[in-house]
Amino acid sequence: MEKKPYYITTAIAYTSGKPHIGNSYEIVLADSIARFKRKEGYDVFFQTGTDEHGQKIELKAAEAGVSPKEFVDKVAGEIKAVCDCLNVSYDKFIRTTDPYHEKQIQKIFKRLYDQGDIYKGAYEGMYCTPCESFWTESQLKDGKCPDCGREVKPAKEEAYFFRMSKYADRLIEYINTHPEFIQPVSRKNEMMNNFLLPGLQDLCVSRTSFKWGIPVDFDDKHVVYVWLDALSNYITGIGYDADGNSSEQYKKYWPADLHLIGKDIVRFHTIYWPIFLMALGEPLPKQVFGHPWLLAGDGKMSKSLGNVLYADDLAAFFGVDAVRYFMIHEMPFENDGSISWSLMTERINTDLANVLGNLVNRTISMSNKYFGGIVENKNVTEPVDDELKAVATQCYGKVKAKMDELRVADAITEIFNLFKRCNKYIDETAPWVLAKDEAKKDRLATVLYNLTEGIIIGASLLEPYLPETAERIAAQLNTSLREFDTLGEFGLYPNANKVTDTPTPLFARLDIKDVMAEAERIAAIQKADAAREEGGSAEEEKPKDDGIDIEPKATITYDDFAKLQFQVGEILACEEVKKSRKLLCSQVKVGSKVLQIVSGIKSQYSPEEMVGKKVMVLTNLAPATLAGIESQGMLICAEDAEGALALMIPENPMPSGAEIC
RNA sequence: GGCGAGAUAGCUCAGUUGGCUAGAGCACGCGGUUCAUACCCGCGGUGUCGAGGGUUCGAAUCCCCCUCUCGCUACCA
Repeated sequence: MEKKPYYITTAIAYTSGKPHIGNSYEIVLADSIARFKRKEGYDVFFQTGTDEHGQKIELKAAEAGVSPKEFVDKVAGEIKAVCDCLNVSYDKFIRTTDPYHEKQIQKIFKRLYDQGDIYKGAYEGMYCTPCESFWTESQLKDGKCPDCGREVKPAKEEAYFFRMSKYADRLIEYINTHPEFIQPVSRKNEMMNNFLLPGLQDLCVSRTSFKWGIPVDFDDKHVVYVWLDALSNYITGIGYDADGNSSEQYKKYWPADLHLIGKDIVRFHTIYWPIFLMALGEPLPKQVFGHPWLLAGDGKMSKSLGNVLYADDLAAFFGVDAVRYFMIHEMPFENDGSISWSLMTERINTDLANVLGNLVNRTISMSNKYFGGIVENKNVTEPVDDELKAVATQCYGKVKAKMDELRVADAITEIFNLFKRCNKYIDETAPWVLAKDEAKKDRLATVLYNLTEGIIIGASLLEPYLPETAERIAAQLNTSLREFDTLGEFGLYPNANKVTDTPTPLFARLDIKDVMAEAERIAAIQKADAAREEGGSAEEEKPKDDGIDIEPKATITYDDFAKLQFQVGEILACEEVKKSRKLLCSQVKVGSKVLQIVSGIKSQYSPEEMVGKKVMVLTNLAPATLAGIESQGMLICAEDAEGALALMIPENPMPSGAEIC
């Protein structure tokens, strides 16, 4: 019988730098699903890869003093190495700089243009001249450039647009009639409420502000919008052709069964991607799962703090399967999980060393001690055996049910429930007591046979998640891992088979002190790296105030300066501006007047601490409306490179209204 | 500000359409056991089920209101 195809993808990783552990979670999750489906008998195709275009990469490459291609070659190599070190069984690793992909993107763009879905228009937005960047209203920080904080002005730029609105109704219909399409369901609601139901805007699908992208072949000022480029990897990677000459492979695997992605890019995969496909006349993927994130337990990861967790460091220290286990187990379906050196230690000791490793070890030890390693079913059963057999034979069904819902963490928990039941069975049957009574020798043999059988069933189920461990267990039991369709049967372990006479622990118990020493060692390396990259010296522990340089402005005359009226103002009252995340609205007494001033300083100051301060105010600034509230001046602040703010306050007490000149 | 989700044991969370003394895992304490990696097994919770009000014979579960937390909020990959 022909195997049913199953096509699974991860998001392709953006090649702006080496991925940390949070970015590696997805690939392990996908790998577990892919391996599971293979064992279920599907003809699986598992694709991952790298997304290599865009302005950010152009900038990073320039900073590093290399060409964009050299830059992405290096990073793509690092990303592939991380996949490989995590034992990921991908069938295809696509790069968006692969020539066949680039060629297809140009063809797709041309075709969509020819059929009228893409049209040439003008992109209107707020433009920051020094940064050469367009921003949307919502991206602006207090009406200013979010990068440099300077004024932006409305501007127009020629651009190609995609007529999203044309397909919106069809997409809404599809989502409503396919409730499983977007997982988890909460994400579906967000997409519907925020984008689809209020009305979809057309999407700008080309850029002229940078060069590192796939050129539009009929208008080479433009490069193709990176998302159109990136999303299409799912079809170009398996041989899609925009002219209708798609490969057999494409016909077999498309539409994809599952796009596994992070929750941050759900919008692109559940709105833009389906609409691009509709425009191309291709079927839509069956399911998109926006998984949560694996976050570092102790706050933001940063190289200068030395707390960035990388999969390869962790795998080198804990072992590949320990890292895989942690990632799979610790990540719930909908909420973010957390990871740290100490959490990993706890999980490894509790589950892998104590429950699983010790179970295998004690079972094999007993077979060796009592029967010279021979495991033989003497069929001396007792009622207590039934429950163990039931748990073992029903385990696959439970695991499958969880996997079908993409609840991978719950699936692996089901397998560990079987191992826990085995440990309990040892306690119930007390083999060491049976061993003292020669008359109970056959019962003892049966008990050890049942245990061995339970373990190999569990190990077979574990294979998609912890492939190396599963194999090691099978090797120590001197048998092979089972196919899933045999796991409903109990008693397939070859009778009178001999297990290894030298059982070795699968996972060593870890001492938290050793683990923290390793964490320190890696932190030191990272800090040194970070310091070198910054061009500073590695010994420098405290950040030194070297000063920061900012873009110089044109020289002004004294007359220019004299136009500005600065005065001391006293904050009488201050409240948050409800409609905004960053604004505070202050009532500022300047002499006998009170000015209402809105400032973007909520991140730094609470309304309470503002009251009573005497601050520097620009009082003759034309009134402006911010977040619907009139602002009649500006509170003057210093700002550092990280955007931290400090109000300017007179050195000595000054009356409100005093001129600053 | 808009839309949505949530607030249950020290921690992470389950709790179906309202119904028996509100549960699980981890951590912690005690007991058992010794085959095993000081491991495994068992036992142990008087929790204001975020606050207040309401509907009901009965509410963690439904309604109202308040407080707090989190997610999304369009052309950044």
